[in-house]
Amino acid sequence: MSDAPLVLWFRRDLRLGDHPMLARAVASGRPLVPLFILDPETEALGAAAKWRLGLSLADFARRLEGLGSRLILRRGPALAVLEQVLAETGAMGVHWSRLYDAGSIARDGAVKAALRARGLEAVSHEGFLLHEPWQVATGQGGFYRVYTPYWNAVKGRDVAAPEPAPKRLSGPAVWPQSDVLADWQMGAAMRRGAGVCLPFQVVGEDAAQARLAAFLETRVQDYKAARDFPARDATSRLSENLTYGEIGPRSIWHGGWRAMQDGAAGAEHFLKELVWREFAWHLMYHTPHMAEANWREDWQGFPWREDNADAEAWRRGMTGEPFVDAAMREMYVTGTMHNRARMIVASYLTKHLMTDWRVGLRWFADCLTDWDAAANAMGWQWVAGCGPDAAPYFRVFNPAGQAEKFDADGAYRKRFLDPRSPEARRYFEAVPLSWQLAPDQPAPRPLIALDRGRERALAAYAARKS
DNA sequence: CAGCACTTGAT
DNA sequence: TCAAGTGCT
Repeated sequence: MSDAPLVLWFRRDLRLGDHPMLARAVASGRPLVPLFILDPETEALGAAAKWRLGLSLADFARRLEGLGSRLILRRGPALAVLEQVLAETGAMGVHWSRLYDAGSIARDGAVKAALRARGLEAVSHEGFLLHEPWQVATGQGGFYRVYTPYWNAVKGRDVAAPEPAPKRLSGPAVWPQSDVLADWQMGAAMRRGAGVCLPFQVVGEDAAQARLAAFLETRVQDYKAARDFPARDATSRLSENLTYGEIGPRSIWHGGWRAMQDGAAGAEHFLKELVWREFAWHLMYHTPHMAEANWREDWQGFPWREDNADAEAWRRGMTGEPFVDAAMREMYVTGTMHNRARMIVASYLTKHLMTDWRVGLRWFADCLTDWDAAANAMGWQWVAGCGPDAAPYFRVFNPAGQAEKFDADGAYRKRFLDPRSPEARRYFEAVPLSWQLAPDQPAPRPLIALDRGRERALAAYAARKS
Protein backbone atom coordinates (compact mmCIF):
# COMPACT_ATOMS: atom_id res chain seq x y z
CA MET A 1 0.00 0.00 0.00
CA SER A 2 2.53 2.56 -1.09
CA ASP A 3 -0.24 5.09 -1.78
CA ALA A 4 -1.71 4.83 1.70
CA PRO A 5 -1.73 8.24 3.37
CA LEU A 6 0.98 9.38 5.72
CA VAL A 7 0.27 11.30 8.91
CA LEU A 8 2.60 14.25 9.50
CA TRP A 9 2.67 14.94 13.22
CA PHE A 10 3.65 18.60 13.56
CA ARG A 11 4.86 19.88 16.92
CA ARG A 12 7.52 22.59 16.97
CA ASP A 13 8.08 22.74 13.23
CA LEU A 14 5.20 24.87 12.02
CA ARG A 15 6.65 25.82 8.65
CA LEU A 16 6.75 24.60 5.06
CA GLY A 17 10.31 25.40 3.98
CA ASP A 18 13.57 24.19 5.53
CA HIS A 19 11.67 21.13 6.68
CA PRO A 20 13.36 17.75 6.15
CA MET A 21 10.37 15.71 7.29
CA LEU A 22 7.94 17.54 5.02
CA ALA A 23 10.28 17.49 2.03
CA ARG A 24 10.73 13.72 2.32
CA ALA A 25 7.04 13.15 2.81
CA VAL A 26 6.22 15.15 -0.32
CA ALA A 27 8.87 13.23 -2.27
CA SER A 28 7.20 9.96 -1.29
CA GLY A 29 4.22 10.96 -3.40
CA ARG A 30 1.75 9.75 -0.79
CA PRO A 31 -1.34 11.64 0.36
CA LEU A 32 -0.46 13.62 3.48
CA VAL A 33 -2.50 14.28 6.62
CA PRO A 34 -0.95 17.16 8.62
CA LEU A 35 -1.90 16.79 12.26
CA PHE A 36 -1.37 18.80 15.42
CA ILE A 37 -2.13 17.17 18.76
CA LEU A 38 -2.92 19.17 21.87
CA ASP A 39 -1.55 16.50 24.18
CA PRO A 40 -1.03 16.76 27.95
CA GLU A 41 2.60 17.86 27.45
CA THR A 42 1.46 20.76 25.29
CA GLU A 43 -1.43 21.60 27.60
CA ALA A 44 1.16 22.11 30.33
CA LEU A 45 2.90 24.98 28.52
CA GLY A 46 3.09 28.32 30.30
CA ALA A 47 0.27 30.77 29.67
CA ALA A 48 2.02 33.04 27.19
CA ALA A 49 3.69 30.25 25.23
CA LYS A 50 0.46 28.35 24.90
CA TRP A 51 -1.36 31.41 23.68
CA ARG A 52 1.42 32.23 21.22
CA LEU A 53 1.39 28.65 19.96
CA GLY A 54 -2.26 29.16 19.10
CA LEU A 55 -1.34 32.12 16.88
CA SER A 56 1.27 30.00 15.18
CA LEU A 57 -1.18 27.17 14.58
CA ALA A 58 -3.70 29.52 13.00
CA ASP A 59 -1.08 30.88 10.63
CA PHE A 60 0.25 27.45 9.76
CA ALA A 61 -3.22 26.11 9.06
CA ARG A 62 -3.81 28.96 6.61
CA ARG A 63 -0.52 28.21 4.87
CA LEU A 64 -1.44 24.56 4.50
CA GLU A 65 -4.82 25.49 3.09
CA GLY A 66 -3.04 27.62 0.54
CA LEU A 67 -1.36 24.44 -0.71
CA GLY A 68 -4.61 22.50 -0.93
CA SER A 69 -4.09 20.81 2.39
CA ARG A 70 -5.32 21.24 5.97
CA LEU A 71 -4.11 21.12 9.53
CA ILE A 72 -6.12 18.56 11.50
CA LEU A 73 -6.39 19.50 15.17
CA ARG A 74 -7.00 16.85 17.80
CA ARG A 75 -6.78 16.75 21.54
CA GLY A 76 -5.65 13.91 23.79
CA PRO A 77 -2.66 11.70 24.57
CA ALA A 78 -0.44 11.54 21.49
CA LEU A 79 -0.43 7.79 20.93
CA ALA A 80 -4.19 7.43 21.36
CA VAL A 81 -4.85 10.30 18.93
CA LEU A 82 -2.39 8.98 16.38
CA GLU A 83 -3.97 5.54 16.47
CA GLN A 84 -7.40 7.07 15.93
CA VAL A 85 -6.25 9.20 13.02
CA LEU A 86 -4.41 6.28 11.45
CA ALA A 87 -7.54 4.18 11.69
CA GLU A 88 -9.79 6.93 10.31
CA THR A 89 -7.60 7.70 7.32
CA GLY A 90 -6.17 4.28 6.53
CA ALA A 91 -2.71 5.81 6.89
CA MET A 92 0.13 3.36 7.38
CA GLY A 93 2.67 5.62 9.01
CA VAL A 94 3.51 8.70 11.06
CA HIS A 95 6.45 11.05 10.59
CA TRP A 96 7.64 13.86 12.84
CA SER A 97 10.59 16.16 13.60
CA ARG A 98 12.58 15.15 16.66
CA LEU A 99 12.57 17.05 19.96
CA TYR A 100 15.20 16.63 22.64
CA ASP A 101 13.79 17.23 26.11
CA ALA A 102 13.26 14.21 28.35
CA GLY A 103 9.47 14.40 28.19
CA SER A 104 9.35 14.50 24.40
CA ILE A 105 11.94 11.74 24.09
CA ALA A 106 9.93 9.47 26.39
CA ARG A 107 6.65 10.20 24.64
CA ASP A 108 8.02 9.86 21.13
CA GLY A 109 9.92 6.69 21.99
CA ALA A 110 6.75 5.11 23.33
CA VAL A 111 4.81 6.17 20.22
CA LYS A 112 7.49 4.76 17.94
CA ALA A 113 7.63 1.43 19.77
CA ALA A 114 3.85 1.02 19.91
CA LEU A 115 3.26 1.85 16.24
CA ARG A 116 6.11 -0.31 15.00
CA ALA A 117 4.88 -3.21 17.12
CA ARG A 118 1.71 -3.02 15.03
CA GLY A 119 3.67 -3.03 11.82
CA LEU A 120 3.14 0.67 11.17
CA GLU A 121 5.76 3.12 9.99
CA ALA A 122 7.01 5.56 12.65
CA VAL A 123 9.88 7.79 11.59
CA SER A 124 11.48 10.81 13.22
CA HIS A 125 13.48 13.42 11.33
CA GLU A 126 16.03 16.12 12.08
CA GLY A 127 15.24 19.78 11.55
CA PHE A 128 14.86 21.34 15.00
CA LEU A 129 18.64 21.73 15.37
CA LEU A 130 21.64 22.29 13.15
CA HIS A 131 23.41 19.23 14.53
CA GLU A 132 22.07 16.22 16.35
CA PRO A 133 23.28 16.25 19.98
CA TRP A 134 25.00 12.88 19.57
CA GLN A 135 26.89 14.02 16.51
CA VAL A 136 28.97 16.62 18.31
CA ALA A 137 31.56 15.07 20.61
CA THR A 138 34.84 16.02 22.27
CA GLY A 139 38.11 14.33 21.43
CA GLN A 140 37.37 11.90 24.23
CA GLY A 141 34.01 11.02 22.75
CA GLY A 142 31.94 12.78 25.41
CA PHE A 143 29.62 15.75 25.12
CA TYR A 144 30.67 19.38 25.55
CA ARG A 145 30.14 21.22 28.82
CA VAL A 146 31.82 24.43 27.72
CA TYR A 147 30.54 26.68 24.98
CA THR A 148 33.72 27.82 23.26
CA PRO A 149 35.07 24.34 22.45
CA TYR A 150 31.55 23.45 21.31
CA TRP A 151 31.54 26.44 18.99
CA ASN A 152 34.97 25.54 17.68
CA ALA A 153 33.74 22.03 16.99
CA VAL A 154 30.70 23.10 14.94
CA LYS A 155 31.62 26.42 13.37
CA GLY A 156 33.25 24.87 10.33
CA ARG A 157 30.77 22.06 9.83
CA ASP A 158 28.57 21.82 6.82
CA VAL A 159 24.92 22.52 7.47
CA ALA A 160 22.52 21.09 4.91
CA ALA A 161 20.87 23.71 2.73
CA PRO A 162 17.22 24.38 3.60
CA GLU A 163 14.70 22.56 1.40
CA PRO A 164 12.34 24.79 -0.55
CA ALA A 165 8.72 24.83 0.54
CA PRO A 166 6.46 22.49 -1.43
CA LYS A 167 4.13 24.13 -3.94
CA ARG A 168 1.25 21.76 -3.36
CA LEU A 169 0.37 19.03 -0.89
CA SER A 170 -1.84 16.10 -1.79
CA GLY A 171 -4.45 15.09 0.74
CA PRO A 172 -6.44 11.97 1.53
CA ALA A 173 -9.68 11.16 -0.29
CA VAL A 174 -11.58 11.85 2.92
CA TRP A 175 -10.26 14.20 5.58
CA PRO A 176 -10.61 13.19 9.21
CA GLN A 177 -12.60 15.48 11.45
CA SER A 178 -10.75 18.34 13.14
CA ASP A 179 -11.28 20.36 16.30
CA VAL A 180 -11.83 24.10 15.93
CA LEU A 181 -8.80 26.03 17.16
CA ALA A 182 -10.89 28.65 18.96
CA ASP A 183 -12.48 25.91 21.07
CA TRP A 184 -9.08 25.08 22.49
CA GLN A 185 -9.00 28.45 24.28
CA MET A 186 -5.24 28.64 23.99
CA GLY A 187 -5.18 32.05 25.70
CA ALA A 188 -7.36 31.09 28.65
CA ALA A 189 -4.53 31.07 31.19
CA MET A 190 -3.30 34.57 30.30
CA ARG A 191 -4.19 36.47 33.46
CA ARG A 192 -3.05 39.68 31.83
CA GLY A 193 -5.55 39.15 29.00
CA ALA A 194 -4.77 37.38 25.76
CA GLY A 195 -4.62 40.54 23.69
CA VAL A 196 -2.06 42.44 25.73
CA CYS A 197 1.00 40.98 24.03
CA LEU A 198 -0.57 40.78 20.60
CA PRO A 199 0.95 43.98 19.13
CA PHE A 200 4.40 42.68 19.99
CA GLN A 201 4.12 39.32 18.26
CA VAL A 202 5.46 38.61 14.79
CA VAL A 203 3.75 35.41 13.77
CA GLY A 204 4.34 32.81 11.11
CA GLU A 205 6.79 31.65 8.51
CA ASP A 206 6.56 34.57 6.08
CA ALA A 207 6.96 37.08 8.88
CA ALA A 208 9.91 35.17 10.33
CA GLN A 209 11.68 35.03 6.97
CA ALA A 210 11.05 38.73 6.47
CA ARG A 211 12.41 39.39 9.93
CA LEU A 212 15.59 37.46 9.15
CA ALA A 213 16.04 39.24 5.83
CA ALA A 214 15.55 42.65 7.40
CA PHE A 215 18.02 41.87 10.15
CA LEU A 216 20.66 40.64 7.72
CA GLU A 217 20.07 43.64 5.50
CA THR A 218 20.97 46.21 8.14
CA ARG A 219 21.16 45.49 11.86
CA VAL A 220 23.59 42.61 11.64
CA GLN A 221 26.37 45.09 10.86
CA ASP A 222 26.29 46.65 14.30
CA TYR A 223 24.96 43.60 16.09
CA LYS A 224 27.98 42.78 18.22
CA ALA A 225 27.99 46.07 20.10
CA ALA A 226 24.41 47.27 19.78
CA ARG A 227 22.81 44.04 21.02
CA ASP A 228 23.79 44.93 24.57
CA PHE A 229 21.61 48.02 24.74
CA PRO A 230 18.06 47.06 25.63
CA ALA A 231 16.43 50.25 24.40
CA ARG A 232 17.75 49.69 20.89
CA ASP A 233 16.12 47.53 18.27
CA ALA A 234 19.37 45.78 17.52
CA THR A 235 18.60 42.08 17.76
CA SER A 236 16.88 39.75 15.34
CA ARG A 237 14.09 38.74 17.75
CA LEU A 238 13.95 35.42 15.95
CA SER A 239 13.84 33.40 19.19
CA GLU A 240 10.08 33.84 19.15
CA ASN A 241 9.81 32.23 15.73
CA LEU A 242 12.40 29.54 16.38
CA THR A 243 10.43 28.41 19.41
CA TYR A 244 7.50 27.28 17.30
CA GLY A 245 9.54 26.31 14.29
CA GLU A 246 8.14 29.10 12.16
CA ILE A 247 11.69 29.35 10.92
CA GLY A 248 14.33 26.65 11.00
CA PRO A 249 17.86 27.06 12.34
CA ARG A 250 19.37 26.06 9.01
CA SER A 251 17.74 29.03 7.26
CA ILE A 252 19.24 31.31 9.88
CA TRP A 253 22.63 29.64 9.70
CA HIS A 254 22.89 29.98 5.94
CA GLY A 255 21.61 33.54 6.01
CA GLY A 256 24.14 34.49 8.64
CA TRP A 257 26.91 32.67 6.82
CA ARG A 258 26.20 34.55 3.59
CA ALA A 259 26.19 37.85 5.47
CA MET A 260 29.54 36.94 6.99
CA GLN A 261 31.02 36.22 3.59
CA ASP A 262 29.65 39.50 2.35
CA GLY A 263 31.69 41.12 5.09
CA ALA A 264 28.94 41.97 7.58
CA ALA A 265 30.80 42.79 10.78
CA GLY A 266 28.38 41.31 13.28
CA ALA A 267 27.44 38.19 11.33
CA GLU A 268 29.77 35.75 13.09
CA HIS A 269 28.53 36.95 16.45
CA PHE A 270 24.97 36.38 15.29
CA LEU A 271 25.84 32.81 14.28
CA LYS A 272 27.38 32.29 17.70
CA GLU A 273 24.12 33.30 19.34
CA LEU A 274 22.22 30.83 17.20
CA VAL A 275 24.69 28.17 18.30
CA TRP A 276 24.03 29.03 21.96
CA ARG A 277 20.53 27.70 21.41
CA GLU A 278 22.09 24.66 19.85
CA PHE A 279 24.45 24.22 22.79
CA ALA A 280 21.58 24.49 25.26
CA TRP A 281 19.79 21.60 23.54
CA HIS A 282 23.05 19.66 23.39
CA LEU A 283 23.26 19.97 27.18
CA MET A 284 19.56 19.27 27.64
CA TYR A 285 19.88 16.03 25.71
CA HIS A 286 22.99 14.83 27.51
CA THR A 287 22.05 16.09 30.98
CA PRO A 288 18.25 16.08 31.09
CA HIS A 289 18.25 16.88 34.79
CA MET A 290 19.30 20.39 33.73
CA ALA A 291 15.63 21.27 33.29
CA GLU A 292 14.82 20.86 36.95
CA ALA A 293 17.81 20.16 39.15
CA ASN A 294 21.08 21.98 39.81
CA TRP A 295 23.28 21.04 36.88
CA ARG A 296 26.26 20.82 39.21
CA GLU A 297 25.02 18.22 41.59
CA ASP A 298 27.28 19.37 44.42
CA TRP A 299 24.99 22.38 44.68
CA GLN A 300 22.32 20.28 46.28
CA GLY A 301 21.66 21.79 49.69
CA PHE A 302 22.52 25.35 48.70
CA PRO A 303 20.32 27.58 50.89
CA TRP A 304 18.15 29.09 48.19
CA ARG A 305 15.02 30.73 49.51
CA GLU A 306 11.81 29.15 48.28
CA ASP A 307 9.14 31.38 46.81
CA ASN A 308 8.69 34.45 49.02
CA ALA A 309 7.30 37.98 49.18
CA ASP A 310 10.44 39.50 47.63
CA ALA A 311 10.08 37.14 44.68
CA GLU A 312 6.46 38.23 44.31
CA ALA A 313 7.61 41.86 44.18
CA TRP A 314 10.13 40.78 41.54
CA ARG A 315 7.40 39.17 39.44
CA ARG A 316 5.30 42.34 39.64
CA GLY A 317 8.13 44.66 38.73
CA MET A 318 8.02 46.23 42.20
CA THR A 319 11.49 45.60 43.58
CA GLY A 320 12.36 49.32 43.68
CA GLU A 321 15.33 48.65 41.44
CA PRO A 322 14.39 50.58 38.28
CA PHE A 323 16.21 48.47 35.72
CA VAL A 324 14.88 45.24 37.20
CA ASP A 325 11.34 46.56 37.40
CA ALA A 326 11.44 47.88 33.84
CA ALA A 327 12.61 44.51 32.58
CA MET A 328 9.99 42.53 34.48
CA ARG A 329 7.31 44.83 33.12
CA GLU A 330 8.71 44.50 29.63
CA MET A 331 8.21 40.75 29.85
CA TYR A 332 4.73 41.00 31.26
CA VAL A 333 3.45 43.40 28.66
CA THR A 334 5.32 42.24 25.54
CA GLY A 335 5.94 38.53 26.17
CA THR A 336 9.66 39.00 25.71
CA MET A 337 12.63 40.55 27.49
CA HIS A 338 15.92 41.84 26.20
CA ASN A 339 18.75 39.36 26.67
CA ARG A 340 20.86 41.58 28.88
CA ALA A 341 17.85 42.38 31.02
CA ARG A 342 17.21 38.64 31.46
CA MET A 343 20.66 38.21 32.95
CA ILE A 344 20.23 41.15 35.28
CA VAL A 345 16.81 40.18 36.63
CA ALA A 346 18.00 36.59 37.05
CA SER A 347 21.09 37.70 38.92
CA TYR A 348 18.99 39.98 41.12
CA LEU A 349 16.56 37.21 42.03
CA THR A 350 19.15 34.52 42.67
CA LYS A 351 21.86 36.64 44.28
CA HIS A 352 20.37 39.76 45.85
CA LEU A 353 17.16 38.01 46.80
CA MET A 354 18.84 34.62 47.35
CA THR A 355 15.85 32.96 45.74
CA ASP A 356 15.90 29.57 44.02
CA TRP A 357 16.48 29.93 40.29
CA ARG A 358 13.51 27.64 39.66
CA VAL A 359 11.16 30.30 41.07
CA GLY A 360 12.37 32.64 38.35
CA LEU A 361 12.37 29.99 35.69
CA ARG A 362 8.72 29.20 36.38
CA TRP A 363 7.71 32.84 35.99
CA PHE A 364 9.63 33.09 32.73
CA ALA A 365 7.88 29.92 31.56
CA ASP A 366 4.55 31.56 32.28
CA CYS A 367 5.32 34.94 30.71
CA LEU A 368 7.60 34.42 27.71
CA THR A 369 6.23 33.92 24.23
CA ASP A 370 9.66 32.73 23.13
CA TRP A 371 9.89 30.20 25.97
CA ASP A 372 12.59 27.62 25.27
CA ALA A 373 13.11 25.00 27.97
CA ALA A 374 16.78 24.38 27.24
CA ALA A 375 17.90 27.96 26.75
CA ASN A 376 16.11 29.00 29.94
CA ALA A 377 17.36 26.16 32.11
CA MET A 378 20.91 26.75 30.93
CA GLY A 379 20.69 30.50 31.29
CA TRP A 380 19.13 30.50 34.75
CA GLN A 381 21.64 28.01 36.04
CA TRP A 382 24.52 29.88 34.49
CA VAL A 383 23.48 33.06 36.26
CA ALA A 384 22.70 31.30 39.54
CA GLY A 385 26.12 29.69 39.57
CA CYS A 386 25.08 26.04 39.56
CA GLY A 387 25.21 25.64 35.79
CA PRO A 388 27.86 25.20 33.16
CA ASP A 389 30.73 27.70 33.42
CA ALA A 390 33.79 27.61 35.58
CA ALA A 391 33.54 30.33 38.16
CA PRO A 392 30.40 32.43 37.98
CA TYR A 393 29.65 32.68 41.68
CA PHE A 394 31.36 36.01 42.20
CA ARG A 395 29.66 37.40 39.14
CA VAL A 396 26.91 39.39 40.81
CA PHE A 397 25.38 41.86 38.38
CA ASN A 398 24.87 45.31 39.81
CA PRO A 399 21.60 46.48 38.25
CA ALA A 400 22.40 50.15 38.85
CA GLY A 401 25.84 49.82 37.29
CA GLN A 402 24.42 47.87 34.39
CA ALA A 403 21.76 50.54 33.86
CA GLU A 404 24.43 53.21 33.78
CA LYS A 405 26.43 51.25 31.26
CA PHE A 406 23.72 49.98 28.95
CA ASP A 407 20.81 52.37 29.50
CA ALA A 408 22.66 55.58 30.21
CA ASP A 409 19.91 57.90 28.96
CA GLY A 410 17.24 55.88 30.78
CA ALA A 411 15.23 55.25 27.62
CA TYR A 412 14.59 51.60 28.48
CA ARG A 413 13.58 52.31 32.05
CA LYS A 414 11.28 55.12 30.94
CA ARG A 415 9.61 52.97 28.31
CA PHE A 416 8.35 50.51 30.90
CA LEU A 417 8.11 52.61 34.07
CA ASP A 418 7.01 56.09 33.01
CA PRO A 419 3.20 56.06 32.88
CA ARG A 420 3.30 58.48 29.96
CA SER A 421 4.82 55.89 27.66
CA PRO A 422 2.44 53.64 25.69
CA GLU A 423 4.21 50.45 26.80
CA ALA A 424 3.96 51.40 30.47
CA ARG A 425 0.30 52.32 30.02
CA ARG A 426 -0.34 48.89 28.54
CA TYR A 427 1.32 47.39 31.59
CA PHE A 428 -0.97 49.14 34.01
CA GLU A 429 -3.99 48.11 31.95
CA ALA A 430 -2.83 44.51 32.03
CA VAL A 431 -1.92 43.88 35.64
CA PRO A 432 -4.48 41.96 37.68
CA LEU A 433 -6.42 44.04 40.22
CA SER A 434 -4.97 41.91 42.99
CA TRP A 435 -1.55 43.37 42.24
CA GLN A 436 -2.83 46.79 43.35
CA LEU A 437 -0.56 48.69 41.02
CA ALA A 438 -1.47 52.11 39.71
CA PRO A 439 0.34 54.46 37.32
CA ASP A 440 0.57 57.24 39.91
CA GLN A 441 1.98 54.96 42.59
CA PRO A 442 5.39 56.11 43.81
CA ALA A 443 8.28 53.78 43.12
CA PRO A 444 8.68 51.29 45.93
CA ARG A 445 11.69 51.45 48.21
CA PRO A 446 14.37 49.00 47.15
CA LEU A 447 13.92 45.57 48.71
CA ILE A 448 17.55 45.47 49.66
CA ALA A 449 20.56 47.77 49.34
CA LEU A 450 22.65 46.59 46.42
CA ASP A 451 25.94 46.33 48.27
CA ARG A 452 24.36 44.44 51.15
CA GLY A 453 22.68 41.99 48.78
CA ARG A 454 25.93 41.42 46.99
CA GLU A 455 27.79 40.74 50.22
CA ARG A 456 25.09 38.38 51.47
CA ALA A 457 25.20 36.39 48.25
CA LEU A 458 28.98 36.15 48.20
CA ALA A 459 28.98 35.03 51.83
CA ALA A 460 26.51 32.24 51.06
CA TYR A 461 28.60 31.08 48.12
CA ALA A 462 31.74 31.13 50.23
CA ALA A 463 30.02 29.10 52.95
CA ARG A 464 28.97 26.48 50.41
CA LYS A 465 32.57 25.55 49.74
CA SER A 466 33.55 24.94 53.33
C1' DC B 1 50.09 15.87 31.83
C1' DA B 2 50.68 20.69 30.84
C1' DG B 3 48.97 24.55 29.09
C1' DC B 4 45.29 27.32 27.71
C1' DA B 5 41.03 29.56 27.72
C1' DC B 6 36.97 30.81 29.69
C1' DT B 7 29.64 35.27 26.64
C1' DT B 8 27.82 38.75 28.90
C1' DG B 9 31.31 41.61 36.13
C1' DA B 10 32.60 44.56 40.14
C1' DT B 11 35.38 47.67 42.82
C1' DT C 1 43.20 43.98 40.18
C1' DC C 2 40.17 40.54 41.86
C1' DA C 3 38.98 35.49 41.99
C1' DA C 4 39.79 30.54 40.80
C1' DG C 5 38.12 26.09 39.04
C1' DT C 6 37.64 23.09 35.27
C1' DG C 7 36.92 21.44 30.71
C1' DC C 8 39.34 20.55 26.60
C1' DT C 9 43.18 19.67 23.43
